[in-house]
Amino acid sequence: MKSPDQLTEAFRARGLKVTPQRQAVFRALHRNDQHPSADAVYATVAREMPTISLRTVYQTLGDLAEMGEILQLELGTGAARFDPNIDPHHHLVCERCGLVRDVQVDDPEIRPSTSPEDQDFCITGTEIVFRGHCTHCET
Amino acid sequence: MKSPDQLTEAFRARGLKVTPQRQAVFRALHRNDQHPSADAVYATVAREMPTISLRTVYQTLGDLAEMGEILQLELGTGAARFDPNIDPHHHLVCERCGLVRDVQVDDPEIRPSTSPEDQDFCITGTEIVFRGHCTHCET
DNA sequence: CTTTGTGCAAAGCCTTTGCACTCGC
DNA sequence: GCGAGTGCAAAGGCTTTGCACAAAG
Repeated sequence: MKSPDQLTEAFRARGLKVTPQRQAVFRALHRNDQHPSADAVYATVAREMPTISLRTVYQTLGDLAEMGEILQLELGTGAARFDPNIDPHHHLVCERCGLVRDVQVDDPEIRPSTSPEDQDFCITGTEIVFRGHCTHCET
Repeated sequence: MKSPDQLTEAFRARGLKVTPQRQAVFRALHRNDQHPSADAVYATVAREMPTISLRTVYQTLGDLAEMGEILQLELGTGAARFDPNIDPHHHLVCERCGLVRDVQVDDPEIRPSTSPEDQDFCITGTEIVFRGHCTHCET
């Protein structure tokens, strides 16, 4: 993920305004590998800026996702999770505690088996989710 | 997916009761490759049984999923999608119209690159989602 | 000064739940 | 008859939106 300063640049370049609230969101995401939900980001930021509203957090996260600076993951854990790591990678999801961890996958080129309907679809992205449970959640 | 009759059996074997409503849900799913949402199943069933409630549909779908007779997919398309095809396979999702299509993937064994933390996690399932758009939704 | 961002609160979507009645077993 | 299933309606979690004020550019 870009540094808070770089994001400030990128926002301005797009004609988006940069406010202390947005910068606080940038910082909350920077080097955060927890895949926080919008609510978790809000909680983090609210600690240092109690007046920020959830709306502002959603809007900033939405802007970042639209710019491609973060990923918005829908993993079936209830809320959307935001991932500041935008390098190609995949995810491990604990079905019990909702933990999400980044993983790499060896095979660089996973594609569907060829089928007659292949021309009907243009693939723009591939997401792999490994589900299971972490040792901490063992029965 | 099992036939409606087989599901009737399976439900009874589990001590679950079989009602006309549930059988209507069985039929709505049988040989349905549309990956319907709960609401879509409700709409289908309600056509022939207008008094059925959404609650009954959710409960029946939940029971089926718990029994492993259908899959509940969370694809980030808003509502959960239910898949009567329980053979191992993966999905193609159109980002524009929400269409979901089954696909096979050649590589039988996709796994994360080995990492030191591998022992921390027990993988029980792997889901691959290809995102893109179908010809019908081309710009 | 104009345009976008912010805070609040209300509404939205999808899903779950409490209750009393019905009905499969 | 007992207990699970059903219908209704209300509530729940997550997200989006309308409004008026504040502030960035």
